[in-house]
Amino acid sequence: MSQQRQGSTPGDAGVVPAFPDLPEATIARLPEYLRALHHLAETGAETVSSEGLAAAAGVNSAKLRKDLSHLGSYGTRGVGYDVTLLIDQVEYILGLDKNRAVCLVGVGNLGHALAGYAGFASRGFRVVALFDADQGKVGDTVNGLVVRHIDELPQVAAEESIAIGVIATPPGSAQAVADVLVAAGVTSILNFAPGVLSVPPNVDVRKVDLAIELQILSFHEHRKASLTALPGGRSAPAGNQEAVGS
Amino acid sequence: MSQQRQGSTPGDAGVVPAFPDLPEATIARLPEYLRALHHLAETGAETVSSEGLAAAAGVNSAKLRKDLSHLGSYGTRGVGYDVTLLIDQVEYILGLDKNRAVCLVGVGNLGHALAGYAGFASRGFRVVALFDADQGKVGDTVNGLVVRHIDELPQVAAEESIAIGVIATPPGSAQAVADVLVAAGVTSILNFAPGVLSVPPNVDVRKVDLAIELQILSFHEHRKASLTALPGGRSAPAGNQEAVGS
DNA sequence: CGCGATTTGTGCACGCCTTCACAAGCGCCT
DNA sequence: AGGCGCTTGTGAAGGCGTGCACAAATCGCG
Ligand SMILES: NC(=O)c1ccc[n+]([C@@H]2O[C@H](COP(=O)([O-])OP(=O)(O)OC[C@H]3O[C@@H](n4cnc5c(N)ncnc54)[C@H](O)[C@@H]3O)[C@@H](O)[C@H]2O)c1
Ligand SMILES: NC(=O)c1ccc[n+]([C@@H]2O[C@H](COP(=O)([O-])OP(=O)(O)OC[C@H]3O[C@@H](n4cnc5c(N)ncnc54)[C@H](O)[C@@H]3O)[C@@H](O)[C@H]2O)c1
Repeated sequence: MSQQRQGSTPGDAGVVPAFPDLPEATIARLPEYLRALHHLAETGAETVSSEGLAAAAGVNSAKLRKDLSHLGSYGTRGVGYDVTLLIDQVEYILGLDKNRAVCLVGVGNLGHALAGYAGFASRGFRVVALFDADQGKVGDTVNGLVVRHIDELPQVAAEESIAIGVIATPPGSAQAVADVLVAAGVTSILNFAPGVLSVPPNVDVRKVDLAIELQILSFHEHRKASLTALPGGRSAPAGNQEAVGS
Repeated sequence: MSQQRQGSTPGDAGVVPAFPDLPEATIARLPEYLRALHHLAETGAETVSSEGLAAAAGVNSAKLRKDLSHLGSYGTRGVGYDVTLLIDQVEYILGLDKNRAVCLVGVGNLGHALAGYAGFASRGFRVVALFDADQGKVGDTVNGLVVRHIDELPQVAAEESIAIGVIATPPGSAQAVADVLVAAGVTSILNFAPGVLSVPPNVDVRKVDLAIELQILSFHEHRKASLTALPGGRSAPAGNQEAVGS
């Protein structure tokens, strides 16, 4: 099924297999597995069973095994998965061994928080530049980085080989910023501004919209309320996430 | 993620139509439709075609029609959808007519930004309380709200009928905070801390993990790079989102 | 009053994803 | 050496979501 060659035994030097094409749903879960794996590694575990890792990541164990099987056979039957080996594999697949350069546009309320977020660096990303259009903010230092004017973006992006851009500007400016990023060669965008961005097909956009998340929760509140209010009176369950804590 | 069905059909007249059980995928798109509808309403449009609304929301028109058909028939063939009517319907379904009370736990870097976010109020939510465990922060005023100690959460939650809680604490505290929220009667949680929360089945949890989003983008960067580098040399497209701008 | 243009609502087929269930493989213990 | 228990990897089935294509419905106009 997988057209890729799998390295035989650990110890095989950094030879990388052909790039497998993973299902999108699997890709979205790999980061969660990776986080759980790092946690396990810190506690000294050398191997994990699919059951254990699945619990730590909050998913079904069968799903986890199928996901991992897409990367190749990195488990040992009767034993489990080698934690360190699996971490390396997942990080390789996700391209995290490159320590990717990221730039942030819009150093306002939210941008300030993002610029100071330690979770970037610890998970394989380097924020290398901050941009804003407000001259009052240009020149400020945030978390050791100087805020530059957005007009400098193309030059800086080229110098630093920035492939990922984060948009934290007001919605009205988001499309314009996206256009600047795309023109500068950025091929991945994480957008915090509500609204739909229009970009060329070779550019990937992911959106984080806080209000949407809350509205989805609001819907479920509404649903739960209408259920308990109805004759049945059953407080019907609606499980969402469950797993063992640390 | 998860949810459950159970669409009882109360034949007797409630104040409102029977609560439809919508596909989870549809629910996730309704907020985007709503945002697009509000935008249209501001520009003075009275009706929209499925094609027009779909473009504004960045989705396929057939998908949009099917989504809306689940709420009932609120369109007019040959004409389109009445913008105002549809806004009311979607807002009702999402439970946004309740102006839901939200509390925020963890007034740090990120919490500060969230507390000052205007996008909450404008989309049907009221941040009514801020909590932190750090005595150095308790008493501070952020965006007109006083930061309270987390020990006061149960009392405040009851007084204000808080059903939705937002967690913006470090990962190590997230589960403990979730437990406090659940004990206080909160039944929906939006979690910004990486990791899996364990909650009772009647509590809904949604997670926003910035690093995961970046890692997914990183994967696609990796994939795109390996494609262009390989013999085939085909720069295969990988569209993600696309739609016309405003 | 009827007709054509337009747009909704949906039946249907297809593909992706999830989940079950189990054979194959591996290590350990006797 | 052999058997036994444990765990992976995967075939198969079922469910869900998507998108096409079209009949039904409505409006405007002659
Ligand atoms: N604050 C939050 O908690 C929060 C939460 C979710 C989403 N958002 C969204 O994130 C975005 C930013 O929110 P915020 O609260 O930080 O707003 P903000 O107004 O505090 O900051 C926006 C920043 O973007 C800069 N900017 C404006 N136009 C620009 C341009 N063309 N190029 C470069 N920089 C430009 C402004 O100078 C400002 O510094 C908004 O779209 C908002 O809806 C914010
Ligand atoms: N800053 C960001 O841009 C960002 C982005 C994505 C995710 N996150 C995540 O959001 C969370 C918060 O990030 P941050 O940068 O704001 O961290 P922070 O350290 O600046 O703030 C955390 C706050 O939580 C409070 N806190 C700690 N334990 C608590 C408890 N038990 N009860 C109540 N309050 C408690 C602390 O006093 C502090 O004020 C972290 O989990 C982080 O991984 C942050």
